[in-house]
Amino acid sequence: MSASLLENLNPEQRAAVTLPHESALILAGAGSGKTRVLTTRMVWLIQTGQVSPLGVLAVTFTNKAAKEMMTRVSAMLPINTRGMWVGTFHGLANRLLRTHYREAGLPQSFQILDSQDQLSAIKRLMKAMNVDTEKYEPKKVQRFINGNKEAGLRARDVEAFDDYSMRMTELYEAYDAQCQREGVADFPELLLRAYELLYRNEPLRQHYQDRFRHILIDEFQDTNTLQYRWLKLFAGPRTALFAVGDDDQSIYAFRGANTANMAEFEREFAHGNVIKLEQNYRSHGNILTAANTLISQNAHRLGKNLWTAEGEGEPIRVFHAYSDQEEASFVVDEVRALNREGMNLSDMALLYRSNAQSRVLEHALFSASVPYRVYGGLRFFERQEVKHALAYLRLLTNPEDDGAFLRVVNFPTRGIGARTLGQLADGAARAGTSLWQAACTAGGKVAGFAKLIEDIKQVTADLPLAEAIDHVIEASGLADYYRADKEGADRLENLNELINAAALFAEESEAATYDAVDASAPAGAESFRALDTFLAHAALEAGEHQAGAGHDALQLMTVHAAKGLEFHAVFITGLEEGLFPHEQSAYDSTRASARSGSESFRANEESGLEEERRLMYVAITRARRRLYLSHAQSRMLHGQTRYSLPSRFLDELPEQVLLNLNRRNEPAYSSGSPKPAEGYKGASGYSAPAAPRSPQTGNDTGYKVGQSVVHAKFGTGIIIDFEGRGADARVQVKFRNAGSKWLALAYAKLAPA
DNA sequence: GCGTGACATTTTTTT
DNA sequence: AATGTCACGC
Repeated sequence: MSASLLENLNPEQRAAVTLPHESALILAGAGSGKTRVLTTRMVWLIQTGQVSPLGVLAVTFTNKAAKEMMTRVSAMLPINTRGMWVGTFHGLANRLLRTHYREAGLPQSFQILDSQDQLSAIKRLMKAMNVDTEKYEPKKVQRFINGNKEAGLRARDVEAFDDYSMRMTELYEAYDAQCQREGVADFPELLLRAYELLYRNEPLRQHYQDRFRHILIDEFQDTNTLQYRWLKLFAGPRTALFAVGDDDQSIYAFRGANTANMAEFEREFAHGNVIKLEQNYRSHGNILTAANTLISQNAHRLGKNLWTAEGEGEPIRVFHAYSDQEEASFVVDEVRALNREGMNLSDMALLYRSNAQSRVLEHALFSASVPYRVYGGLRFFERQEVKHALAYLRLLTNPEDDGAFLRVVNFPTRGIGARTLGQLADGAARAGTSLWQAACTAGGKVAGFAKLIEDIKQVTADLPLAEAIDHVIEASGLADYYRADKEGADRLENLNELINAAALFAEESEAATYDAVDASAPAGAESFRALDTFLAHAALEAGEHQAGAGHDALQLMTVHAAKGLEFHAVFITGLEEGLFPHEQSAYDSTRASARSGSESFRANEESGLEEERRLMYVAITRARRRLYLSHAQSRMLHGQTRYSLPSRFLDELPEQVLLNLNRRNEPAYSSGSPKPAEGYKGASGYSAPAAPRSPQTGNDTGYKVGQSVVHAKFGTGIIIDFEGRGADARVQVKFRNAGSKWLALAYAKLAPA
């Protein structure tokens, strides 16, 4: 049995899969079969009888990855995999907290706040506390709270050293108290609570530590401090941790991922038990060479070099555009050409650094009638109409939830305005009760609302989930509201979709109910209630972007969203200084512990740039056969034209693998000649317009906006503004390494680049 | 209580 | 360009 399981693995993969019962770190490069190794090891462990399915804990970051893992394992293992603990950190934490809600100090039907909910809860709190939101921005408060929770720190553990951080800490404390009162938990709270639960409760900890003999972690480089501690707590003396990750693909430091965890893990657990998976099965040679060369310029790496048995393949095509529009039309031409030659649109991806860049591309694609699909953006369960419906449901199951109350008390409008609510809030605060309780004793329109909710509660008590939700949507007036709105058709449809989702969910969990009541859990576990489970599901799995799947369409997404995916052809667009690497990435990367010493500032800047470089590395390694890199000299951003220099990352690639599409008649290679491209040819006839179109008009100096220049002292830069004439003429130049400067042409030593 | 217009704001994102 | 927030007036 297990022989065939291991048959198609290379020696390193096989070694990783069949490691003995010890902790190990698997450094798995892009396209090296990471998920395969992880799932095969799970199957191998179970199949060889080393562990029962219940003794395995497998953790991922996304629901998608968790599902993928389950699918693969089920395909290889004929047994029931239901009782296995495979899921996201948050999903598993939620499962733990629902099972042991009493020990965790939570109400049975505690609700989960998503980031939006959390932010409004913070705003509400700050309003009640009369905090100046100019000085303490709610978003920063949110980052402060989450940053600390992710570092495992409660408010009392935070070291506040000045007025500002002391105030922030007070807010943190008050916010947690508010959440506790209302029976809600934000995302990091799930992790921290679960952590504290096991930390403080020894019998429980013993139970889980005994149970989980093998813990497998995917994308280990993305773990934050709390998640790492969480894993350490779950791992008993007899538990083996199997961590798979790639430090070069760590692109989430900006939201708390701690890159040092990998090195730490190696020291604490793996003890030199490290296996590197360096053979790449995805990309052709030139693409890998580019990726390797680029990433080698990062200073702090664990070290790893990908190689492939495939040939070099095609050169990497570089296109220089004068404007974002020209870049877009270049992409459209190439995409259509490849498509004509037989490549599916869904095998091609358009990548960009930030979502705002998709606009121009979408416009060009739309005009050319190229079907496309944009990933990212608003998720299903985050749409306002869906959130309204969910808030009604939350209020039904957990009346203490003031956030839910406020969301729906006057939506659709019932004539309950700010004034009334202010009085209600005062009353509630005085009596020390929730808004709902205060509403129950109120008169007037508020009483009407209370009656409405009570009625809904009565009717839905014995209804199946989907019917209950249907009733809520009708009785609350949401349906009528959107029916009356001439632009409400989509929203109505989404509400219908919510009912469908609930029906589907009920169906699926019916099958799983038997397993959900965890037979091996210690006493105290209770079966979950359908509505609560559905609401948790809605919060934890915000839902894949609806519709559009199934058709052959070009894939548009940010580089972040592309992680873990692969395509035949990849276009990386907007390779400009300031955009990619993003200008804001160098600063502000540490939030909770912001110090101002110049040394750590420098370090931040450096690590910011390194993360951008890793991002570029991820982008490049998405491509199997063909890779396009493009940049535009001018770009509309936030309604203004910006001029930028080509990204430094372009300079960091080895010239011999690049093919410059703008100068196709000149030798594109400094040495050697490219192998003739195999397979797809693309829009080989493409050539750039003859002359740059500059929006700026005549001056007598020979310089114009958008032009690249070289300064004796400041280096290369691009002219972004111009004023004066003749001897008074001055230009503003944005230098790559020296910021922006106004220079008088009469004096400055400028030369065209 | 509710609609309107001025005003700012704008990386990346999962849970 | 587009979207959300907020103060203001009806």
